Amino acid sequence: MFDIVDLPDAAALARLAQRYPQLETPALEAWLGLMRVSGDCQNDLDRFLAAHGLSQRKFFVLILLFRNPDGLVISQLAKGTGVSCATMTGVVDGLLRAQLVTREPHEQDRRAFKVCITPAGQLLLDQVLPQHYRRVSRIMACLDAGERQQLQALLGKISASLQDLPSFHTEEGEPDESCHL
Amino acid sequence: MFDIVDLPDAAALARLAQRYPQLETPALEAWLGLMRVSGDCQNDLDRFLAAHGLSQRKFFVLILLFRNPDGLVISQLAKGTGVSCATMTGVVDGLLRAQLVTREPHEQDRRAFKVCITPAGQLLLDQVLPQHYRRVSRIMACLDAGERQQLQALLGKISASLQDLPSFHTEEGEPDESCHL
DNA sequence: AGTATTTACTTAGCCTGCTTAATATATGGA
DNA sequence: TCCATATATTAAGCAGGCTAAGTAAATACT
Repeated sequence: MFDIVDLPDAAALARLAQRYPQLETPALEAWLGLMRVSGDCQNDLDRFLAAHGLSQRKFFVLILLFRNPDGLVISQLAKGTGVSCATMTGVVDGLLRAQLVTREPHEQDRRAFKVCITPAGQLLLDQVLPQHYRRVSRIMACLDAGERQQLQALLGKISASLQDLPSFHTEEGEPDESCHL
Repeated sequence: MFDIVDLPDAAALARLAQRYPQLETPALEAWLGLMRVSGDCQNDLDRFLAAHGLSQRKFFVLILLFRNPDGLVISQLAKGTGVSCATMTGVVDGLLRAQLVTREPHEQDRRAFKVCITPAGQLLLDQVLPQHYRRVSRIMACLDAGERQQLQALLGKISASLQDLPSFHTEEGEPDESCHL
């Protein structure tokens, strides 16, 4: 979570820029703004989901299962939410305990398990999603249609820019062995 | 971290909107776009910092200490990065182990400890921040000055909108005892 | 058919990072 | 002086992530 509360003011930025000439103030300000706002959105979402006993991960899994009523195997859920299979096993365990999903042997592939949402899970979504969507609508109500399109266009550019950057592990060598904290 | 990889396509959105009439497609798309891009930025940052043995939290603490060369007490660091004192004690412990900060009794207030950045910590910042700022600049290079201003304006509106919303715990009652996962 | 490789998943052990509650100590005001 | 408040630490516990190793099944290759 990006929740640095105490963002640098103009004076602090100037001091940093003096020591670090690589700092381009407008670029950093835009980046900080993006991180700050999205961090606030995340915190809002986390609090909301926690009130229903859900984490973001569990929530996303339920939605993926809603979108795929025939069920998904663990590896698909792992890929779909960006974690390892080992982690997804744990997430599914939690959802099983809460009886929000079922896990059954796969008919074709006996290595795999098919995970499906239960009626109880569906009921929870029916409770959570309307509130969630209302909340999202309220948050975004501050922008008119044109501004939303603007935002989407800007975000699209940033997203493309991110993908063009060398992903970090592909970049230069050792992660500084001397500093092994 | 918001890293749902498998965002709904138009068809899936339509299906969701049919079941949940509260879903306003453009609002949700804007929200998803924001979360997606910021999540990617966060992942990028995390990978970068991990290569230097830092977490976001530790990184922010070091920056706060850089901005306050006279040192800060634990509670100030906790407030500045949005965690409890107990958590900050742990974070500072980690930084102490890596010899990036010092912790000394406060002269005036003998309950408190003053945390300062060490030369080694400063050295690490001198190594990390230029790369970080270069990276931020590269990410944001896709936007010209006008677009950055646009983005700032849009983010500002969203931020204000978020603060106007009832914060979640102040909203209605029990967190659904029946579902205690 | 028989063997090797890949894939799917689970398990175990570990770590970070957070929370709450209890405690020790210090401060500042009545 | 006495009490309420503030600061920080500690302990216990939990969520959730990882890797590495192991099992089992499917697939590919002799």
